Amino acid sequence: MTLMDEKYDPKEIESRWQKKWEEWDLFRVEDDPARPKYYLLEMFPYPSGQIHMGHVRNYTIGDVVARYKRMRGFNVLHPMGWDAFGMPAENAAIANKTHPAKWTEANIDAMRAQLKRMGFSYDWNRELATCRPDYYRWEQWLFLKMYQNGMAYRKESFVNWCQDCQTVLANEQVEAGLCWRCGQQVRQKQLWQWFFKISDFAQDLLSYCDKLPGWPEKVITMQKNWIGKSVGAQINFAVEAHDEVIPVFTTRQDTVFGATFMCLAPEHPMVTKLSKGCAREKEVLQFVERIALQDRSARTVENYEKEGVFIGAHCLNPLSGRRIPIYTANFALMEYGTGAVMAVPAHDQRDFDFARQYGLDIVVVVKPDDSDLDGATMTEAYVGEGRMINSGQFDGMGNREALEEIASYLEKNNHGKRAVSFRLRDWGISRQRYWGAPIPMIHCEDCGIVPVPEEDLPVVLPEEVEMLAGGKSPLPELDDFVNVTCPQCGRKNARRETDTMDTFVESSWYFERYCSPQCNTSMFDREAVDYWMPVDQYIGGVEHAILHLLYSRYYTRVLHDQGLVKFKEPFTNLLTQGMVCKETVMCPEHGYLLPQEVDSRKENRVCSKCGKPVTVGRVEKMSKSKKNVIDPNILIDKYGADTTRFFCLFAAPPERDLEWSEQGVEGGYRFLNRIWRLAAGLMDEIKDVQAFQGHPDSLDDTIRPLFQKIHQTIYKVTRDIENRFHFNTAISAVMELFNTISGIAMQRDNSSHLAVMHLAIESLALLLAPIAPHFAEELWAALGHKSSVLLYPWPQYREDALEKDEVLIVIQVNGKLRSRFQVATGTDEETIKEMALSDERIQKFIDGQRVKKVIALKNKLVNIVV
RNA sequence: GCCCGGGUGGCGGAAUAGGUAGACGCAAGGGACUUAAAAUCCCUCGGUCCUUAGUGGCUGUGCCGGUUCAAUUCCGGCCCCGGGCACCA
Repeated sequence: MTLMDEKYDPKEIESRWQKKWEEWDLFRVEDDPARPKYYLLEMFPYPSGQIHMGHVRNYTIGDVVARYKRMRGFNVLHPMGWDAFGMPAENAAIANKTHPAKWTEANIDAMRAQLKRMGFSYDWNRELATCRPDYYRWEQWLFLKMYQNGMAYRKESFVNWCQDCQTVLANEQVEAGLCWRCGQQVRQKQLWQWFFKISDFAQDLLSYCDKLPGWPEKVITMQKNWIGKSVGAQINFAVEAHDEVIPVFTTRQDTVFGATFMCLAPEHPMVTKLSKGCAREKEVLQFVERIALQDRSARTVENYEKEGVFIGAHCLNPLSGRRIPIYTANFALMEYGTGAVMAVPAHDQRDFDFARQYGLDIVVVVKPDDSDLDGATMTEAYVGEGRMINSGQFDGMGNREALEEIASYLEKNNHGKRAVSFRLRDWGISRQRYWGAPIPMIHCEDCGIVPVPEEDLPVVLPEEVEMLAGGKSPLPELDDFVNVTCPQCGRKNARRETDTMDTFVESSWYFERYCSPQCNTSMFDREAVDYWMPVDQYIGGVEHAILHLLYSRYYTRVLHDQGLVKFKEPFTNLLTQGMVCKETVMCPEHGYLLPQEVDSRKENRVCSKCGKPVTVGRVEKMSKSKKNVIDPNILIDKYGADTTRFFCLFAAPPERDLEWSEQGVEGGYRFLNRIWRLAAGLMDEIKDVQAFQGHPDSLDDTIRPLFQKIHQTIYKVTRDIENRFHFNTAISAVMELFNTISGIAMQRDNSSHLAVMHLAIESLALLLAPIAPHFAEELWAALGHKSSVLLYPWPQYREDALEKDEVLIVIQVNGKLRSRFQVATGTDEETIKEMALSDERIQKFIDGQRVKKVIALKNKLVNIVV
């Protein structure tokens, strides 16, 4: 092997090793039931054309774990692919007059090259792209299965419509009334749509939240909130003079005696039915129309004014017997509960506001212990606990108790039943877009909806299309695509479904597909999935805490119910990494500036275009629009992939946000250089010496501390990576080891010194192998090894080297540090107690005072209480 | 409003079965090398006080209390920052 160059040249080293890895096919993985598997997965990217620092961080973290686990002897599956359907491809295609497929494939090529430059250890043989028919045909296949058992269904409903994206959005994809992708206001539109019945699994998804100990608490909480289980009762209200019963859902059946009116969602079928012929029918219908078409966002903003219209009918409170008016109100939602609310103004703020506005009765039925309430004078609803009043036989009971008692009473007397309600709605998966997986359905005038026969799959997305300006899907206009013969009755003019699937469907099973990506007889090879799944460690951004992660959990249950997989939860452990942030810089004339557009040579930073002083804004998530982005390419050119990786790992623990610092990157680069120079300077002498393998006792006092430090470092780095992925502290441990190495007064003619030094450099190479892999390979090769460092087992620490010969004992007086001394490790408490009490520096603190108590801890401290 | 996180030097961050607060790095200051600069190497670096500059005193982990021989760590109350949910009956 060649000796090391004087100079650390990352560019040369990195491309050389990347070529070698490829030649060796080092990252290829095979199923091997004889070996323990480890499935490490990072969230696959959308092929936008460029990887950004968020990807770099995410994939660096994953790569460290993959390489580490591999050195620990696991058979590691570490795949990469492309979440390749979606709107940006269509927009780009329209803007650049290309085709989404071409644009996407070109981006994939560019990004694959970038990822390779980072030195990530992916098994590229398993690469997949969700936009290819060999992938989505299986999604269509499962769709047919889901249709068969009612898991996929079509219904007409009001849906979230984004005008800019020209498509509908699932509830999960609407954030504060805005489109999750483009930020445009979402409107309500009535459409026929395909849905997945995720609500069937609401309880199961919720229950299993507590069976995911490897997930961050935060994500679990968010999912629980999203599923939103409420326990209460359904109560039936008979309508006066009609043969109708309106059921309501409530969590506060204890307040049923206080229900003085009822509110129906505007979309509730009873609204038009009961108002028919009444004096205010016209007013009711106008109201319904106005509210139904209103933005959902407008309906959910704070302080939104409550309004409603009396629909001209009454119903009977089954418990109080009271005759109560029925309103339709804007705050009642058709999709929740039964779409009907029993309004108890005394104990619900919303109902209270409504009652005050329309002059409705407020009857107090729960009395707080320390005061009296009067419906006529109260200023806000009382939602706390108390004693039941005005509630017939339940008077005097605690309201918590009444909750149970009234529920039982309802069931016994046939007025209702205990019930639960979930906030989670079914997943609307129809998208009126071109660049997605076609939904394999056919509309026939005679037969209705007819599934595409299995043998006709895949329904290939036609590529010979003209993209339409404005983002409208060209599919409905494509006669070749749309016009089909009905597979059921043979009728000629059936029409193919032109909606495509939400891209979150593709990302709900790609991790199974990676197990056997070339499988062309089913979604995946059963044996391969049984071997690899579930994913042992999943890593990605917290922004998918609900969307992707909930959909994937659901889809896995669907696969489970189809008997396709043995497990219900796809991801055993989840790490949500923090964002990559940087300060924003703004020029008064040119707005936000890219980092390279800022001239920082002078005292005050100025705009490089106009020379005006810039304003430095707050540290925010890197984003193109704010221009506070660092281009990974520039970074790799300047410092190399290893330094880039190094900084991403060192600057912060993975779950926390990372603040970008150019100087921090420099620091990492300097550190690698320091190791390089030290190793290069020693290589001649240590190369042909065996790494020290003897007992530490045989070492002299000069070199033994280094030997111990090596093992302490192995111990610390192993623990930090294994237990909590805290690479920042693992790296500081390696830095400490380096500092020790460079501080040792080694004798170059002492063979045991050289042997320990060989061990030290070897350890640096091994410990850095997951973190700075090219650098480590180079060191490793210089030490005389012929194969990859990745094939060498992770170093083991010696227990007997962890203990130091001497430990520092701290002496406190009344808990304050007063002195310290060295003592042989393991010296018993009595001895150190005596040593502490006789310590001369301690004398002045205890002199003349009574020693009340002395606490001594072996190898730690003595605390003297006076 | 409700539910999660999180507040530690000039900065990023260490240290939790309670036991030396500030590891490691960055920045800053001083010095060495150099004709000079860069690079590199060495030293100092929470605040404060000292007629004893010390293995010195006091103080210090958002604020106020408590438990304890001992609290960044545990308990109670409050303040601030970040995130999620929010007319869900």
